[in-house]
Amino acid sequence: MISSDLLKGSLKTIVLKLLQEEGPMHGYAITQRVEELTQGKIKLTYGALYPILHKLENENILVTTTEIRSNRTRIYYALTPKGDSVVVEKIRELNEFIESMQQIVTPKTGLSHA
Amino acid sequence: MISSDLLKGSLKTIVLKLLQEEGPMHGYAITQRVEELTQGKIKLTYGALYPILHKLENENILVTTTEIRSNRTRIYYALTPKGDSVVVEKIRELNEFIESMQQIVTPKTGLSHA
DNA sequence: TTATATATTTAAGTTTCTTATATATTGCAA
DNA sequence: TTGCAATATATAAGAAACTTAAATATATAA
Repeated sequence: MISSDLLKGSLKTIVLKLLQEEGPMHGYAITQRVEELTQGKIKLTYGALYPILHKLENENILVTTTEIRSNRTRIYYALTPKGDSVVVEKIRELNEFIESMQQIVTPKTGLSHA
Repeated sequence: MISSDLLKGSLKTIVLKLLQEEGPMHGYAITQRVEELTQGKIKLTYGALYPILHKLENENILVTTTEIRSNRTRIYYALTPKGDSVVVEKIRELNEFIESMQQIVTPKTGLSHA
């Protein structure tokens, strides 16, 4: 399990990318899939996930469709066109961030320390 | 400039790794060096940096030595033995985090979507 | 019938960071 | 010689993001 400190700020990116990759999903399935993809290293808590989903819906980045399957409600979240472009931007930022972190963690010998 | 959201939780790791790589530094120099290493993409604010340094000192992860150079005070921060092992752990966590994020961002075709 | 898994919600609290402000010296340019 | 940029540190107030905890309800396997 990864220290939640590092995860702060990246949950939104995780959720959006997952929806881009796998199409509409409901909240519970998102937590399961993230855990599966990361071999249990990243676990989304419901207290974090659902407020994020609600917020993204309010911002017109996600839309919902409700499915009632044998008396159990599932709320599927899908990217809007606006959401599609937000994902692209978020992924660009994430790659830039990872690159920058690696520049600090694995310093290039080429850079002078002067 | 990277969205500060992604940076949340990683500032401590950045500071500690930098001190490991470059030896004792004072706060102002840390901000300059991080900016330099990341081509301006990561900028530490003083409001974030100094409280982190104070906290790490209280936790016995850093020790300070004060230098007065032509009436200007510089407080150098250096890793303690405890700090050395904290850095190792933080870097391990960071690598795990980056790996996990890449698993989401760049899904392996080998993993079933079932 | 009881525990576990599925499925969502939200309030209260903590941590972490941003923004703003304060202080003080040095050095360069106008 | 005045004023601005750079150097150098400190901290309070507030916002944002997350954790923890508690609530609700159904399905299913033991």
